[in-house]
Amino acid sequence: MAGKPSAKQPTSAKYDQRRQEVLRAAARTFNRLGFHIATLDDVAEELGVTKPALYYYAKSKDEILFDCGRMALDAMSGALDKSLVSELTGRERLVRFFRLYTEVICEDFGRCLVLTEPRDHIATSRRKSIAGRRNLNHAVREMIRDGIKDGSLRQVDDRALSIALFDAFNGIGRWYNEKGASDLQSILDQYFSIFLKGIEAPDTKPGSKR
Amino acid sequence: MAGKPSAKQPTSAKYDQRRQEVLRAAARTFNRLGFHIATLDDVAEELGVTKPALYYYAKSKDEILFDCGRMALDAMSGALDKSLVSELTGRERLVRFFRLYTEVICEDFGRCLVLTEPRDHIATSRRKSIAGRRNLNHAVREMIRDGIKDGSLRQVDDRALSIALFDAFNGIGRWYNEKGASDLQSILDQYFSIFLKGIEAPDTKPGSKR
DNA sequence: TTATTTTTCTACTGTCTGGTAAGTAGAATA
DNA sequence: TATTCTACTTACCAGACAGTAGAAAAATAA
Repeated sequence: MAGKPSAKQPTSAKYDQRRQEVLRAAARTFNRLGFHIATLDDVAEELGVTKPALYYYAKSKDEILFDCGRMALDAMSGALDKSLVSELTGRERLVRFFRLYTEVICEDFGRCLVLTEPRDHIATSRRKSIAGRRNLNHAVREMIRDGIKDGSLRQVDDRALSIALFDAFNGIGRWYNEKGASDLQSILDQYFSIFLKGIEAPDTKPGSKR
Repeated sequence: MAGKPSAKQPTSAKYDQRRQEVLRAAARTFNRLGFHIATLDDVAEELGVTKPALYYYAKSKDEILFDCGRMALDAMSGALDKSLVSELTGRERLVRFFRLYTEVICEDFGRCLVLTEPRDHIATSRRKSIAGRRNLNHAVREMIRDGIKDGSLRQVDDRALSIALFDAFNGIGRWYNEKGASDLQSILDQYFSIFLKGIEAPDTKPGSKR
């Protein structure tokens, strides 16, 4: 009977740690191959064990995906907490958040969340995943409205801006490769330059078609 | 022997038209359920036939996905052609392109391309898909460089900007729903306002923390 | 050392799904 | 009317893969 704990049982620290390794191996495999293409044999191989060993730490492929997503959402929540510093302007909070957020989505679990669609999750997992993302979205929209109020941001639609920001920065998680040429911080600098200052030439007079 | 044409045979106009219907039904089904989750039975049901009927018009699920992607890339190429008007500034060309591009990715085939990762395609299809996207990316980067030269855009990194734009506008294809509240044109206006003018308050003096 | 528990393995099953074989109703053609 | 082609259908197969049963190692405790 004492076969599979999976979030019950004494769950020793050692067991929990091993479970983390399982989840991380799964996230990496899902990210490399895609969730639906990756098999649990692939995941097991990544970890150097055989498939049934995984079932000692999780009770289904869906549960594994769910827990990877939960790890990511937790990290994102952490990023949000670190950004909600009342001394900062809305704009500064926004910038700080997306810096931390992008670091999250460039790691195994964050990338896993970004690379899976809500429809890849089973119903209950999907709801939590969507709820988590919506929380972040609302928090960001509030930062934006605060920024408009405190004068650090110009008048913009907070809904459109929030989505545009998330989509643009999520994109980084899809293509960014740590072994690539450019480092993450300079990419972020360029993105913030684009979003904050815009791309239109500043000396362009309204109506001048040149 | 004369069973399955599939890009050979006399291919009457009637056959071609029916094939388009098959592809469109497939694209809609893939978009609704996700490519890997959607079965060919789902596609057949969407069209009101049985699965083997699909094999009269295509020889594999992968081929169907590939042709959906090809339809999308053709439409995107068309959008590019319509944007390369030499009388316009680089900035105007860029805006025009992404207006047309977004319309493409909000339709069945375009959305299908955006919602599938390169890894979902088989090798040969993947190469063409990647090549097609790279062409667009290079064309957009050239527009950006032209815009900088002609003074309609400020100095920005064309590589970063191109990716940020594609990621942000691709995102629209993921969440935009024709039956939703906001219409596409006003969303586009907000996006261009964000990207062109930026979101930083204009009167902010350098260093002023308020 | 022996007993017990934890962790992983070998061998297997059930189901799902892409794809095929073979046949058929109806339209077109001779 | 007889024949052939078009556009499907029903019935099926083979392979892949999530998940399971139970044995076997490892590790830990007694």
